[in-house]
Amino acid sequence: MKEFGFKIEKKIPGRLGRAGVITTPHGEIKTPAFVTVGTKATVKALTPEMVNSLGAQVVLANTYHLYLQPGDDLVAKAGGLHKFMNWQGPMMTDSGGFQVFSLGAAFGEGGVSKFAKEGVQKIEELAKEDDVTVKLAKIDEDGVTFKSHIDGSLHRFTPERSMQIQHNLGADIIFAFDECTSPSADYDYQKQAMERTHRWAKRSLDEHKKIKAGEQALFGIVQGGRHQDLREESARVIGGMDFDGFGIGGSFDKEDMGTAVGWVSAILPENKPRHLLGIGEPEDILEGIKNGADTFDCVTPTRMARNGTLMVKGGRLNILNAQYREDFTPIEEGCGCYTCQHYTRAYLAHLFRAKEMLAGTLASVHNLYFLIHLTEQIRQDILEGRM
RNA sequence: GUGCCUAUGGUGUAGUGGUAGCACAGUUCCCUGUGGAGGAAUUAGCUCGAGUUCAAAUCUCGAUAGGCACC
Repeated sequence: MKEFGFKIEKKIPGRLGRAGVITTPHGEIKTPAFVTVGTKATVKALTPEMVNSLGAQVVLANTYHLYLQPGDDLVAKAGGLHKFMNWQGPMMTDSGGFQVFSLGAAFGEGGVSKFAKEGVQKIEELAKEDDVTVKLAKIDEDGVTFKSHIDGSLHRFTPERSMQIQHNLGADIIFAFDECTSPSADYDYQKQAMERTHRWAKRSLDEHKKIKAGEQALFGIVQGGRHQDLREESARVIGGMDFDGFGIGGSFDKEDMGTAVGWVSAILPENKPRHLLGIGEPEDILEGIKNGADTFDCVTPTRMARNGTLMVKGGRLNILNAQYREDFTPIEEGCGCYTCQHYTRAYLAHLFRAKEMLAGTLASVHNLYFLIHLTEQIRQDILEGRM
């Protein structure tokens, strides 16, 4: 079985970005690469064969969801995630840390996302003092207590627990347990949370080494919100630990997410891969790559696909708009995806209106192909000196 | 032919005297480590006419159109 590794093939002159290859026990990931999200050990609406044939190299599943259902022990009994879900390529698992945010500070706040926006400045108090009876998650120094969104039962994650669960799941790349803070949290909270995430990183690493099963690589996660000094401090602390690679998490300002990624990339060890967590708008991917991120995962392409929004070169296309009902052209002229090769906008519009399951499937194929190939194109541009 | 019943947005319905509500469809928007094959906004209506009343989708009469029953 191959060891985990990362090799830089070519750098963007004068920038932090690069093209490279990550080696995992289940194959290579040519970077920059978009990581397809398969939260519950399935890329929604697609079979692994489809995921593979549209060009995906790697799939990310989620610790929180699989721990709750069907349980990490069961996945271990099944022989691990790869076998269980029939995905033979590289896999990642999220640490469950993001749910600390989505079940905690962001719970019930429809307008709150990782990105700072106008008019959502009211929840920092709740983030500090949230009660598991109100929100679904409560954070303390040792870990997080949360309620299952499935049946309301009470559970607890700690860095050690997250490592144990992720080892049971058996992905090639796993992440340290962290806290993704709300963009509306103030500086003091960001700092406290970041420092706690650093302590959790150390504990994650210790537990990971103690378990020492298989060939799993562990990535530490840099936090620090939108503040340059915190981001840089986090990069120094996390970058100084013995991780196999790094995740860049948390919240950003929409306008200069790239800048924030740059602060961090400049400090993290150059010879280890950097994963930008949860980022997936085409422009953000480009900015992330320029600023040193190697891999990206995001629910956007698959979620938007299921809701009728298709990604095209000019932006987005809402296939439910009336103008597409009798449009017998492909989603995008010249697109090489299976959907564009065989179906028209009118057909997709019909499937969505009729609420047919194939709608989500064909749209997911297109959006994933779009984003994966966009990222691949940037890789080629780097390798061939066009960037 | 006679009697009875029914008539509310595109569709299906709620509303028995005082702002016509809901669902679906329609239209548009949103989604960044999936609590999401989800969510939000919005367009559009009392069959027609006369009467009673301060006030009618609502009560009365007539017309029209359906349905049922009987001859």
